[in-house]
This record gives sequence, C-alpha cells and structure tokens, in this order.
Amino acid sequence: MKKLIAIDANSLLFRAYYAIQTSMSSRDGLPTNAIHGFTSMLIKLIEMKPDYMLAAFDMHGGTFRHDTYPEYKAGRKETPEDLKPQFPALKELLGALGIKVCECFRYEADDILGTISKKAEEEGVFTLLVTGDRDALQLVSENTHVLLTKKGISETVEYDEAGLLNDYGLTPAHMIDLKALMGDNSDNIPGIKGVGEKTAKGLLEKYGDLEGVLSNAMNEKGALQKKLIEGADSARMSYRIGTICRTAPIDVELSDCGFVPKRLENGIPMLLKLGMKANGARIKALADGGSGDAGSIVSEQAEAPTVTVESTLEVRDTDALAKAVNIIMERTAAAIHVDGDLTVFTDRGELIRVVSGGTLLEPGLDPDEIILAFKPVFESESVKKTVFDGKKLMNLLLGYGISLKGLDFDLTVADYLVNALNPAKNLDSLAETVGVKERGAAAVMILAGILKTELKNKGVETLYRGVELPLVSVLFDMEKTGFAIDADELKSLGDGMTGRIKELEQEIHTLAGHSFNILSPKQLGTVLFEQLGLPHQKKTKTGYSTDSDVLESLKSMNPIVGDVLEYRFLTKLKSTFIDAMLEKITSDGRIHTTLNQNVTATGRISSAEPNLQNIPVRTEQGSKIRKAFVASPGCILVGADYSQIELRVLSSVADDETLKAAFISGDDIHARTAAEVFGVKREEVTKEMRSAAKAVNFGIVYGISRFGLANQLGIPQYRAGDYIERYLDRCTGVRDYMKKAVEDGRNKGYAVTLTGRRRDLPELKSGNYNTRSFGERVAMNMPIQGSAADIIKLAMVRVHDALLRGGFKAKLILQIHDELLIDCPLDETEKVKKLLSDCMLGIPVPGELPETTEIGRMVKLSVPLVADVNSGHSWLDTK
DNA sequence: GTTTTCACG
DNA sequence: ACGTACGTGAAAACC
Repeated sequence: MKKLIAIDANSLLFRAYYAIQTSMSSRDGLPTNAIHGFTSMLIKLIEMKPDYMLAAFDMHGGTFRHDTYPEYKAGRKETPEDLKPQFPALKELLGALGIKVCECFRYEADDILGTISKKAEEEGVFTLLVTGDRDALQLVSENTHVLLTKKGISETVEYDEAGLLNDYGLTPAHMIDLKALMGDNSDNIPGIKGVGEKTAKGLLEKYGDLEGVLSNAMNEKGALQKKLIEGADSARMSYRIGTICRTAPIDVELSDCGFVPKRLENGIPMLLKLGMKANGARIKALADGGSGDAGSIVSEQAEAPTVTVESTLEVRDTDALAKAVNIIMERTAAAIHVDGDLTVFTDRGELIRVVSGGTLLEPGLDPDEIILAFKPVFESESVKKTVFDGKKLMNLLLGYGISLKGLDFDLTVADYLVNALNPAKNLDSLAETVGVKERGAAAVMILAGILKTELKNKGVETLYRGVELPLVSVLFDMEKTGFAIDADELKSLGDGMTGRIKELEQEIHTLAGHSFNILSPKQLGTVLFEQLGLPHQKKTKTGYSTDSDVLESLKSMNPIVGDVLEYRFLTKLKSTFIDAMLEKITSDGRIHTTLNQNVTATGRISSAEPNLQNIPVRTEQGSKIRKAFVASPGCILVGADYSQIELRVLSSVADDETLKAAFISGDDIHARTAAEVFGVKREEVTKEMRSAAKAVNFGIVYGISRFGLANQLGIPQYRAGDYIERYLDRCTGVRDYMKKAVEDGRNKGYAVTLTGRRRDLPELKSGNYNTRSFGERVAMNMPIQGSAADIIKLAMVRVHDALLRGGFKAKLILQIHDELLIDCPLDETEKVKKLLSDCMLGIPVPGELPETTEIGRMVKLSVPLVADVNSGHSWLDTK
C-alpha cells in the first residue's frame, strides 16, 4: 500500500518554535530555531519512506469554516515576531526540497489534511497526518493514522483507531461530539457550560452521539437537563466549528504530491544558507538513498532485526477463522497481538491476520466472534504465547469468559527491565525505538527476540523469569478479585463530614470578611497574606505557598488558619477518598484497582483508578476510611507488613556493623539510632530524640542532605548537619556505601538492586548542580527502595503460588509497598497467616519452582526480616 | 495541559 | 554558589 505523509506545517512550526527556545539564526539574521526543529522532524518523516508528501499551511482572512463564529480563536496568542519570518522561509525550503506545499484561502491546515486524506482513502493510499493538534484525531480511520507530537516535538505518538479507543475511550467521530459538548478553551469553542469531560463521555456512552444526547435531554436529571436544553444551540454550533472540513477547494491532487528522495538535494544549498549544516548532511544522506545518518557522524546502524515470514494468511470469514485456529493449535509457540484486528505469528513463520470489521468491499469478521473463536488458543498451555501486554490481554479476555494460559513472554515487562525510565506506551512506540518496521504480531515476535538478548546482557533473566513474568498473572488476579467495600459505612462517614465542612466554610468566610474559594491557592494567598497581613514564607512559581507546612507555622497567629487546615483536610478526605471511591465500586460491591508493573523507576508497583496505595492511615479521622474496606462475606482480612524493610536492606547492602547489630538484637531501631546520634545511653532516649532519629533514618534512605533534614525537623541546617555527621561517624558502613553508590553510578551509568534490576542515571552527567545532586540521591536510594520492591514482589509470587498449590480459597488482594493483604475464608485463617509470613520472610514452602528458589537466594539479607501479621474484619483492624 | 496540594510507602 | 529530601496518583484550580 502506498503511503502519504501530510503535515500540518503551521502546527508543527509553532510547536518547534516553543520547543527550541535557544536563539538561532542564519548569517543574514533570519531566526531559524523553529525551522530547525521542523527539519529534524521532517527527516524522521522522510525516513518512513513515504510515496507522497504534503505540507499544509493556514491561510486566513476570516476562515470559511468559522465565518458564523467570529470569536473563534480569539483566545489564541499572536504569532511571536521572531516566528513570523520563518513561515515564508519554510515554504521556500519545502519547495526546494521537492515537498508539495498547499494553502487554501479561508481554510486552515487541518482542513487541507482532512481533504487530502479523504482523497487518499478513495484512492486506497495509506495516510499519516502529522500535527500537534489533537483536533486531527477525528480524521483517524483504518487507513488514516495521526502522528501527534508531544512535549514540543521530540516525542510522537501514532494514533490508529485502536490507540484512540485505548487512550481516549472514543471513536474518531466521537472526538467531535465530545468537543461540541465540553467545548475547548484554546479554540474558543463554547460547548455547553458546566459540562466537562466526564459528563460528556458519560452522555455519549448513553446516547451515542451529539444529536442523541440533545434529543434525550429530558431523560436527564435537574441541573444537567437544564444545561442540555439551554446549551443545545451552542453545542450544535460547536459541533459545526469543531468539524474539520473534508471538501476544501484545494487545487492539489494526490498525484501532485509524489515524493522523490533524490530531489531533496535541491534544498541543500538553502539548508546551508540557513546555517543548518548537520541537517543538510542528513538530508544529503537521505537523498542518496541512505538512512539519514550523515556522512562523518554516521554510526553504522545495525540492520533492524527481522523474522522470516514463510506464509501469510488473511482471514475474513468464519470458515477461514476455524481453520486458522486449528493451525495455531498445532504450534508450540506464537506471538499474538489484538488491536482491532487480531494477528498471530507462529514459530513456523506463518503470519495470520484476522480482519475485524472490514468494509463492504473487503468484509471482515465480528470482533467478538474472533476472540471467542480463539478461545482454545488462548486457553492452551501447549501453545506458548508472546504478547505485548499480558495483563491487558487477560483483562480483555475476562470480558469473554476466557483465560490466558501459557504466557511465555510479555514485552511490556521485559521492556521495563531493560529501560525502567522510559517504558514503551504501546507496541508501535516500542517497535520504533529499535527500528522494527513490521506491525502487529510480527513486530511482537521480533521485539521478543531483541528483548530476550537484552535481558541476558543486563543480567536480569532470573528476575524476569522468577519474579516479573509470574507477577503478571498475580497482579491480574488481584485486580480481578478486588477489595470488598462497605458502601454504607463510607457514605455515612462522608455525610458526617459535610456538616463540619459547611460550618468551617462559613467561619472562614466570616473571618475573611467575604466569601472566596478556600481551595484556590491564589485566592487563599490573597486573603491570608494580603488582606490579613500574615507573613508569607515560601513562594511557588505562581505566588505564595499555602501548603500545610506554611499554614501550620501560622496557626497561632490567626484562628482562620486552623480552620483552613481542617477544611482542606476534610475536603481532601471527602472528595478523594470517599466520593471518588464510591464511584469506583462496581456491581459486585467491590473496588478493582489497576496495578501497574511498569511505571516506577525503582521497581515498585503502583496502583491507579483508584489508587488503593494511599488510603489514609496516619490520622485517626482519616484511618476511619479503612473501616469501609472489608473482607468478603465469611472471610477475614489477613494483612502483614514488613518492619523497617528499607533500613534492613540498607544495613545488609552497606554491610554496616552498627545497623546490623541493631537489627540482629531486635531492638527498636529509631531509639537505638537516637542513642548513637545524641550520644546518650539507650535508656535516656526521649520521645523527641527518637522521632528526630526516625527522620534521620528516613533521610539516610532518601540520600540525605542537611537542608532536607533541617526542613523536615524544623531545625537549623548546622544542627541537621551535625546529626548526619554523627550518624555517619557511627555507621561507617553506611558512609562507605553512599560514596560507593554514587561512584558506581558514575562509572556504570546506572544503579542496581540485589536482583540486578537497573535504573539508568543520566542525571549524574548533568552540568546542572541540582540535577546532578538529584542523580546522586537517586543513586543512593534506588538500590534500597528497589531491593525492598524486589523482596516483596518475590513474596507475592510465592504467596500466590502457595495459595493455589494448597487449594486455598484465600486471595491476595492488595500490595502497599511493604504490606500484603489477603481476603481469607475464616476456616483458612491460621494456615494462611503462617503461609503469608513464611513467604514474606523467605522461609521455604513446599513445591516451589526452581526459578523462585534461585531468585530467593539473590535477595537473602544478612539481617533477619520481620513481618507483623494481623487480621480483622476491616482494613482498619489489620494494624 | 500544568500547577499546587496532599494522601500513602 | 547552587537549592534539595526517595517513590507514587488524584482532585481541584488555573488559564
């Protein structure tokens, strides 16, 4: 299939301008920063080997599309003076490079993209639209993808229909409906006042499209109904403004856009004139049919690895589907990828593409039918599967009552071990980073090969096989099981707070003398520091800081401050932990979080939608929320948390005699530290000393600085410095470790945990002091936090396996970094407690796999681990 | 979309 | 002299 790349040059040049803020200019004084950025992007696009290219520019004069709505884009900023001359220069450059430029009176660049992509679709040409404007996403279709720039222009994401659905939960057509309902400030599209993204999406889900929503307005409740009726006209107008024109009167046909690499040469003189030598050389290389690596600076780029496709099969009907499934069932390994279509690449080199949906001319299959037909494949242990994201696939299959068995390789997990700082968001971005051009299952197979080698090179195969891969199923099970919620308890807790919140609001407004939004840092700052004249201390980028540290110090000066603190505290509890949580309860009366295995830089797991790893516990009032997190009927919650796991890890990796002795003796570690740091006898340690020592211990783990510790404790820096020195004098092993951690980081470029898990440390090479210092702290902290993460992850795999092997009904439901929770039938309680404790402490349990025991040896510490086990009806009772 | 604040380990 | 604690996710405000 031929390929067209059509660029929204206006959008891209703007992005490039803001991304590259350094001053750059040609010899005759023309600023070139934006053109420079644009050209870099252009080179990447040319490397994709398009058959056609087109660059579209806006041409105003009251755009036709919006002439009924003159305020459109009133909110946009003027074009900066030093960007203006770059437009004509870019047009000239593109012309010289032989890239077709298109403008159309009274139309914008995106209308041109809409029009040309329509022509391309009619001619059966694949189109990639390149822009920084999300509006273009409405143009996505099977054969039209959108390459969106992010963070300036350095990063891009390619959207197809599946990707759009994945990231936004919407079809391309829905993008317009959504905007019509919620509006868009940056484009001055009004939408319906008071309707935001959530409401809009909910409505669209219910009624299909904008007209559906508007004609069903009467089915909605009070306020929303009113908004929908009153805003109907505004929404319809917004819809019109928001729809990209696909029939603009452009005088360009696809045949005018033919792209010939050789013609690039003609633009080289102009590139040189603009002062872009390096880009000129890269363009030269492209013109000569090369890869865009310029002559002298070329590093011989290794050929992108490929696999041999022995045969291909397109499946478009039920009969062929059954045959394909039969073939795959006889294979021992296959890469599988589902993204709209389902593709399979077998170990015999068969590439099978099962077409979903399809068109009248090229019919495809019903997506549900495809998945269901593949049930035997998914559930077969003997067909070893390689997939991009195993847990996601398991969740997809869950909706069809299918389970995924025989998972042998998961690209997301492997990729995370190879590069935890920048894990791939989707298959295409992963493929791109290593130069794999294939798509779907073929790409999955190739990438698996590459990643297997990388895992080996980095010495993390054992970690992968022993922990991370088995953890995929463990986390899936935990998500699936969920946490039972006592919704009534949660509601009544919330209702109990409303009164007090109202009362505080009244009181604060009275004390201020007028009403204002207490949650607005800006308004609150004005009231406290300008009207009431309280002394301000910290400043943020945008104004006075009003965080709780600041307010806490002002508490005694004015009663309003205490009220504000309480108001913030209560509204936070209510909105984040009560109201939001109630919305997350599904029909089974439980909350199912998503446990992310590849987002943290250190190896920890994270929890989202909702986050169950930050449910309050430190305050009495907050911890009451945990009363609503309960065991299933007939069950009890069993919880266990590691005691001081990070300090134990530190004492072991630093091989510090003082710390080790403390842990071996079983003494209170903070009290013991206090005695050392303050130079008193163990019995003379006061509460205050102990809590200061606790802060020192935390600080040590974080990569301490006197400033940070002083801040935490509210003491002068010189005293904080004293504490640190005394600590490090007593704990020389720790001092040596810190030094070595930073040195190793500098030499190797990364930090490592006990299992070999890595985190790259690019910050250590920074010329910026702050960035470099950050790198140093990370070098000290990562092996500690990361090793602790390794330990509890291994424990999770062991617990999960042991529960299954033992035929228990008890289920692991949550991990909170040093704590595990199990929903446990009452009659299993005692056995499960023992099993949980054994797994966490590294004590062998029967029937374990060799991978598990092998990695178990890697995380053995030279001090004992301690886990406190508790149980009760609610989460509050497991403390 | 970014900033501020704050919940957890 | 620089200006900081390590790792997350979410709500609300802001513009």
